[in-house]
Amino acid sequence: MIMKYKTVIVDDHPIVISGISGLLSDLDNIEIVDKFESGIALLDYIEDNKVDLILMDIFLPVINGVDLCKTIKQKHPRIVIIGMSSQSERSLVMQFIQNGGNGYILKNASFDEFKECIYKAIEGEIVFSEEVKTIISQPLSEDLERIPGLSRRERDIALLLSQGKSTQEIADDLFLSFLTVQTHRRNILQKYKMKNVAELIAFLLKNNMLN
Amino acid sequence: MIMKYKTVIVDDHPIVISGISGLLSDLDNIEIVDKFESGIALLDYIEDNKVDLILMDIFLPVINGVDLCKTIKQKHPRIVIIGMSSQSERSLVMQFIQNGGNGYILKNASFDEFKECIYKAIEGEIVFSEEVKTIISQPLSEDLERIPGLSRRERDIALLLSQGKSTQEIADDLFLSFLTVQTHRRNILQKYKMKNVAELIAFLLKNNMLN
DNA sequence: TAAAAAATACATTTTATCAGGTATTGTTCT
DNA sequence: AGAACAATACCTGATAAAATGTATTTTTTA
Repeated sequence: MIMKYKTVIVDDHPIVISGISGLLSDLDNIEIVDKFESGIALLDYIEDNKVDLILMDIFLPVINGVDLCKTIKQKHPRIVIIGMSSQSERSLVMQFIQNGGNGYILKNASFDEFKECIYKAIEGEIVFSEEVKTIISQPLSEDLERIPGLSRRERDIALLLSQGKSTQEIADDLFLSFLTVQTHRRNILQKYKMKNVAELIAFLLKNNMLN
Repeated sequence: MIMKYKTVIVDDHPIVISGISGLLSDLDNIEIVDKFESGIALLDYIEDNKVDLILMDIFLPVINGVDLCKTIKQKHPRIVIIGMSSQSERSLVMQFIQNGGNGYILKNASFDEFKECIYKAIEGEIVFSEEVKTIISQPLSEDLERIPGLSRRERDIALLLSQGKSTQEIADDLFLSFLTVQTHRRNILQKYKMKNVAELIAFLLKNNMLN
């Protein structure tokens, strides 16, 4: 009897689950043991069942794929995890891999790409579909990248600023001194070389750095 | 012999195409005649072939689904077109329907939802999956809708505000008095009941009212 | 465990914004 | 022709933000 890789699919789109199932049914050493629409359900499942390979969407409700991957890998480092998404950013892919992910595939990949990636991943390689490769190799050249990123506290404050809160209101909301919030505001403005909060909020929203 | 609805799927994700194919194969009066990964290929196809139903992704390369729908409906108003996407905004759905779309389904819809929507659409109804319904029904109930819209001058000023310009700088840029700009600022803030420019910019950007 | 980064806090001066009220001159639509 | 809206402009007082300089504690990471 041949050992088959026990495989689980996690995606909140039923059609995608069905599509991947169809695809994987062609591969004779892969056995789909279950499908989930959320990460929580998956976490429960892997505590009680043997799983070798997980194909997961990155944009999931409740827990996102990047965090989910980290959580799983901490307890079950041997499980091979491949991330998937429709569109992707460089930083997201890198974060996923840093959290132990074994590969990343864009959903517009061809069936052959999918199959090849899955095969290589279970053989121990870190795999990327074609478009992901171009994404992660390109944008380092432009200086558009290398945006420092807000700290958690800074993000909290930026978010409240975007809601029209004043320094005092933010201080009250976060139980901080007025002066502390003032310092954070200044640091954020300086970090991105913004003239005022209006420009800052526009910048953060355009770069999806808020929420 | 039973007449089957000649159906075409357009999606740039092979897995999704496969998933929908699987789903539709359960429906015995639907016949999938072809699948495309771009709108251009579809436009060529429908010139030479009979098509009754099209299921199309809204986010497609080259031509987006909303425009594609419009183009098709102008020449072939009888073809039933259902739009699909992973996430959605109210305005996008409304635009699709205004362009002649016969329905809109979110990809996280269940199989049953999919089937029901397709059946109802070919019977002439305008159909939405559950989550789409909540999206399009929510903001109308609140007074969030009925957004007055900026005048040209107000938009000019809002745009410059989002670029971090001060009242004086804007006045200089537009050859206006400082006091005029001040009045416009106030009017804009009052119109949307915003506390300050930061909140205003966040609001305008989230509602695509700038640019 | 040492260094770096983040979070906290204080004080002051200058400048800008916000909120209030008012008013004239164009446009645009009915 | 008249109403409604848009754009222009002025004044002022209260408040808030921005710029500058400094410093301690906590947390994270190399």
